[in-house]
Amino acid sequence: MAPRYHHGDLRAALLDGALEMLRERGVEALSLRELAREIGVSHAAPSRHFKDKRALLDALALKGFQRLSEVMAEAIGRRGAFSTRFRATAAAYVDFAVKDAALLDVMYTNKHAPDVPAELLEAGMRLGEVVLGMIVDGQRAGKVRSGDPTRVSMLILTSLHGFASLRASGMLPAEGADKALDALVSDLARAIRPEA
Amino acid sequence: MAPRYHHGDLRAALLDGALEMLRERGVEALSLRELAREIGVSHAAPSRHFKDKRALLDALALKGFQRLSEVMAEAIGRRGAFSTRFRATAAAYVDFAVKDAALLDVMYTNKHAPDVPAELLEAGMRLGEVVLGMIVDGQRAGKVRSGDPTRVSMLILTSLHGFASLRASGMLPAEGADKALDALVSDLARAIRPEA
DNA sequence: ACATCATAGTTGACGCTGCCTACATTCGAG
DNA sequence: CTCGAATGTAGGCAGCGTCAACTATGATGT
Repeated sequence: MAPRYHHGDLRAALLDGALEMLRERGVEALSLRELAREIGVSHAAPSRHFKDKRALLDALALKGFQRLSEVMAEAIGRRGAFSTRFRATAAAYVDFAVKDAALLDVMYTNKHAPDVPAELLEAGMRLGEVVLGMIVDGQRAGKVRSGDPTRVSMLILTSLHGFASLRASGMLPAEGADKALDALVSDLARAIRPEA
Repeated sequence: MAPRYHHGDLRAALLDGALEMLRERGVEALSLRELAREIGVSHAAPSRHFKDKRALLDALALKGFQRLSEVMAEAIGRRGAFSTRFRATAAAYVDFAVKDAALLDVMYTNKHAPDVPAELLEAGMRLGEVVLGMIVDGQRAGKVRSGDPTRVSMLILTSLHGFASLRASGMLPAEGADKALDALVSDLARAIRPEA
């Protein structure tokens, strides 16, 4: 394919390339210029699509939240026992965190800036809502104790995010991680099940 | 004080200055050259004490883990009811995360590199041991159900870290955060208390 | 079919960064 | 008092993000 003046979809190419660099060498090594070089455009071309490096990272984070929400929603939306779907949802989060550790960082790191784009915050909230939905679902099925579902979901969300985050950071060793997650999930299930 | 050729304790000055910059403008804005400028030393001087920018961040992370471990150990080591000390320990973690959000990031972000210094990993482990100690303590007092304490502490640690991390990232709004933490702590206490 | 014009790309420059090498000063041990 | 190690300085290098000025492309309205 002869190099054309107009790339066609540079924006998408940038996002794809950036994600790959993120995966392979971490956020520190992500350079707009190198990215442009690899795609085969000039070093200033990216600025037409992302005014800033930060803007690119934000877009990446947004896509990350969307993908994570999707896989978790898919897991909880399957058919089967609540406990099975619960476990699958937790595994989906942890999977994401391990495979895209650097992206997870970007998703949660960009936040404490004063100028966080609203869509990013919303995307994060929507992730919370997926977990909340799971709890409401479990309550309807009688598998989760009744009461304020947002409060119950807080317990689940924090623990899930904490496990995923610790796992992503290398704090929790890979070996035995599966068993540890199983144990955690069953402890959580126990913690939120209805009173006998 | 006249500027001397030898600073006296440049290493400590660098760590202090870096922490301040981290607090005020985040890790992205931390520059070795600016740091040196502020301290009043040449731009290459820091390299005598930290071979790398990464080395400086690692040292900062190490100090962070130590301080965090200390404040949490202090909180759980107080006298009083287990539930009170438990709550105080959780609050200590969250407090640290909110006040030093950027540092928390550095502590947990530097980890997925292949060349993480062993001391850093150890420091992280020691933090886990503080929580573990709390659980063992609670078990002895009959406030925590018996069984593998590391498993119980996993539930606490993940949830605490998750809450702190979400709080630091701005994902959990500041308003109502105290009540949310109270609710979480009491849910956790309920989850790990002995069977009736 | 063609002028027009916003869109999407290029080139070149600026200041900043981390890092390296070579050199200078100071301190402390013998 | 001397001499080596520790600590600091000076200068240079390549890479970075960003900006301004310029250029090619392709869609649109007549």
